Amino acid sequence: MSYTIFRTFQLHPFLLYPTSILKLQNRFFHSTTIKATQSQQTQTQTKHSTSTQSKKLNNLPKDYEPIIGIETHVQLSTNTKAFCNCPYNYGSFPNTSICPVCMGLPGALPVLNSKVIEFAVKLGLALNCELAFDSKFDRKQYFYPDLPKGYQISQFDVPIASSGFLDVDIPLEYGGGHKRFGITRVHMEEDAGKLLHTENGNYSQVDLNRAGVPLLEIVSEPDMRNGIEAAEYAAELQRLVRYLGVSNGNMQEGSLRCDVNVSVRPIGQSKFGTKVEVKNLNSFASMSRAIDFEIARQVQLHSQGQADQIVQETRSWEEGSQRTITMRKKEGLADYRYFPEPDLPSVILYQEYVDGIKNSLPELPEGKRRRYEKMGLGMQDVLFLANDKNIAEFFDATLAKGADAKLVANWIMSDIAGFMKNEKLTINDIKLTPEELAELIASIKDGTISGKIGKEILFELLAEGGSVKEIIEKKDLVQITDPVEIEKMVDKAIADNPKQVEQYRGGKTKLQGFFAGQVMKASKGKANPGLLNKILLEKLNS
RNA sequence: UGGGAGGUCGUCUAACGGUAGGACGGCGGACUCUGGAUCCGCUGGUGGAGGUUCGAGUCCUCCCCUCCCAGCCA
Repeated sequence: MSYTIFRTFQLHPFLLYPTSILKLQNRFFHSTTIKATQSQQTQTQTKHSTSTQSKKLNNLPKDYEPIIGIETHVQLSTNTKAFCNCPYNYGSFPNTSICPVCMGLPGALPVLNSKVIEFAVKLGLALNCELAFDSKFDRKQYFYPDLPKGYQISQFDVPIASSGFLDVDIPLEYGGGHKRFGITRVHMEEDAGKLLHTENGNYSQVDLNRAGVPLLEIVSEPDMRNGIEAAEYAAELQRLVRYLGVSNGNMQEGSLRCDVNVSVRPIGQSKFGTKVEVKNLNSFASMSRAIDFEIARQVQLHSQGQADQIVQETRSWEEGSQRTITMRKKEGLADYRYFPEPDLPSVILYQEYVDGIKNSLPELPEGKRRRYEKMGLGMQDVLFLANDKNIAEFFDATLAKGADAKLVANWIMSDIAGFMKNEKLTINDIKLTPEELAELIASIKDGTISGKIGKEILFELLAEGGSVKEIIEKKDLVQITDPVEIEKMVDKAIADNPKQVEQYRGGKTKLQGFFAGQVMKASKGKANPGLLNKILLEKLNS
């Protein structure tokens, strides 16, 4: 595990482990980070084609290039807070989950929750980052009523992970395509409390339950070009943290919060335009809309020769009016007076610890998507299955029982999904097991039952459980494949409905469905549809 | 915008996954006929794109539209 101790112990972790297993990297400072960012910028911009498009952007002048970067805060689902043992549960009564440490009382000392390191390493690895084997915490000083200590414990010049990337498949309806977005850095920090404003606005109250909750901040490279790409990036990040189990990723509870930086520059210009930060994004949809609004606003100012009115500021997305408004102008470069946190020791990782985590990582969304794609599934199927970890696992488990990928996908996406939607259940709640689904598919394949009967059985399995074989036996559902028997029923259907026969022979061939339905009714759905229709056609056309 | 409900002839309303019917309207006709009466006939529809199925209005995904309620929090 990671090795963290108090400075007061007067022990340096280096002394405890041979230096050969320690690796130092990524010791670059903030200013150099920015330079690196800019040089990578031009590469990624030209690499990505403009396959995704937003409607709102279609009417704008085409000679401007938007540049979007995203900062995401993810609340970690640890049992306790980052530096004390208070639990955190969203929605609990204000100030019921606090202690001297997270209240910032004088003399209270933080103790790092090692899960925070574990989760940070997990996410860092999943984002294909380079890890800093020797990093540290820093204090970021600022005053705000929700920050009782007067500073936030964060990481400044040595983030725990940096220089990674995230792969995203854009859904077909948004233009499709595969994109890779750069990750600048991932660092650990703590959340602040929450201010509760009274209705009349006369005063505000502070809830410190959230203070000290561990956060990972993920900063992307400015690789996105429109709202859709940004929203897809954020959605993929949400999938990732859920797959990893490091956060519930719930945007409405604030477990996943995104701020976006938008700038626009004339195409061909190498210098970035003035960057505007947009906050207050409650959903992926609003994120997409906010960005497209902001791009349009800036392009318009540019094309009207009013580029100087784009100033470095923080704007707020207004759901009601669907636009951004100025929240605060950048007050110079806020001087946070970062300095190393003296109450916490360095964070030293060693290779075995990292390897242990690396080996325990689950298969990630991107891996699943590529694997499903190789099986021959279309992108719509791939995304449906891989977007939800539980569905993907159910799918994989069914495949493990030997079922055909496309058939399993079809069953899950149509009838099983329909049942879950109706009953408001997740795939973990249904009584159907992957084993029985595989059995069901096999029974149809070997001809024991028809697909139609398969559907009937499926709904019983979903609601009641049980096994395919039991149900077939109990309800006598083996399909009828005897041509003679089917022929008899077809003859009867034809004899009973002379009027329809006449219509059919007069050209209303759609009535084939009517006759098929009659035979199905007579056979209680057990007639083999293929055979039935073949015989039916022969009879009707003779 | 968010939450909820919904979308089948021009309108209203049906169709265990098995022939898209009915009513009103409109058009045409009949009734020995001045008609706001009656009868007959005709007209005309599953919002869009994919998917599942032997077969889809009905099941799945996305989009569009309508109605109701609510509406701006660091």
